[in-house]
Amino acid sequence: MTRPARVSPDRILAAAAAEFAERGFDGARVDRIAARARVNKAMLYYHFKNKAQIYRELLRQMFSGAAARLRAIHTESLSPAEKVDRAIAGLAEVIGQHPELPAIMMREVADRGRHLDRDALTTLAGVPQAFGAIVHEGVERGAFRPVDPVFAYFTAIAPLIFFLAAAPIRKQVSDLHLVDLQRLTPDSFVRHMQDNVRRTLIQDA
Amino acid sequence: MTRPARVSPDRILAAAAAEFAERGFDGARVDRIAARARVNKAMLYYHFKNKAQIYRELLRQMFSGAAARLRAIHTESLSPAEKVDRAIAGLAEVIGQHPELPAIMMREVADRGRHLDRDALTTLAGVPQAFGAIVHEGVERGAFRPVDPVFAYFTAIAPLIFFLAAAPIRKQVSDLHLVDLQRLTPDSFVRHMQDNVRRTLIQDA
DNA sequence: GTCTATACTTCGATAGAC
DNA sequence: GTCTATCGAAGTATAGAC
Repeated sequence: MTRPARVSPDRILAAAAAEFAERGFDGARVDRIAARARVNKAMLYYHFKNKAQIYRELLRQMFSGAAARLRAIHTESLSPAEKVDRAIAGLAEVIGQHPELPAIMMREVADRGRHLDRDALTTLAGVPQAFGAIVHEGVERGAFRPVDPVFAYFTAIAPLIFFLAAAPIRKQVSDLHLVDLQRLTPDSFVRHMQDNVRRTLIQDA
Repeated sequence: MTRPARVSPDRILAAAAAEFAERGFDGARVDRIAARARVNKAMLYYHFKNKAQIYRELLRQMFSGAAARLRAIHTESLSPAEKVDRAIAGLAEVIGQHPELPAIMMREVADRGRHLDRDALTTLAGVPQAFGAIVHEGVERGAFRPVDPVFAYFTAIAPLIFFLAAAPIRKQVSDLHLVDLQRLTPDSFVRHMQDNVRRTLIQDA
């Protein structure tokens, strides 16, 4: 009836997600991760080799989850347009459960994958691959215009990531009374993107 | 006939752009900025108060340039659709001249504007404002569907920033032979985005 | 598994000569 | 304006007791 040994590592990873999202790899402090996880720093080094290993493990988990979600949608028996709709909503849901994902993803792209090993990089690549597969199928079937699946990925997903990651800085700007941006909710943006992506992908009659 | 005093600060800012783009604010090293600018580190502190001031000055210059470009396009006598076309191409050109911009922008969004003061934040906000003004005009005139200008900004600009910032990590992935991504050029992506944005904005007949 | 204390390193910033 | 030398703070990681 002892607590499972996994508790510590999981709490550390959750704390690391918040810290890495807010500060990035170089800005993240091992002391803060430990404090957020309410474990001793030595405990943290007992479970993980170093900061980089925590980071890679976190990204592997995050992005394999996102990619799995997209692959599951691809498996369902839906029209290509419905799959793309659900892919966008599904990704937004994954982000709802892991609010740290957009910031971490943007930082890692800017970092050129510097802190990733081959395994983590492969996992990361699974996300565009899974989304691209859905688009590819739509093009093959003649439901979509002949667009490049990777182009379509950036077109559909980048705004979502960017918009959600930008929530804090939008708040900063709103607080300076430069513009009012509070009306822009994640939900309405998801619907906007679903509508937009349909318009860009679907073959004219 | 002495060299203008501005040479040093400008070289420092150019070096800082590269360093901050590659490493982010926390990852950037003052020593490396000085080395890249081929100035002594003490010289760097003679011209700038500290690392944060270099950073803010750089971002002010970068983003005020980008916003000015968009405002200039807005001033021309063109149709809303043509203005949006040029806005996308114009931003891509600005990035061509400042390849560091996408990475820096993505990092700053993820950083929640932590290293910016009010002035720099206002300058940064000028970019979506200028793009939004073009879209707003199109909607007012009935040329565009009634979309939110800020939504339109994220939809049009995020993919561009993301795609261009992701060039290095795409190369990493290509080198691992996971997928071939070398065929995707910035120019073809710009055309893709121009086409897409027209499809999403223009009012059906 | 858990903690305290600390070794070791890196880095931002400055002092002070020229 | 330019340079060398260095201080002091911060931060990663580990040693070693319990």
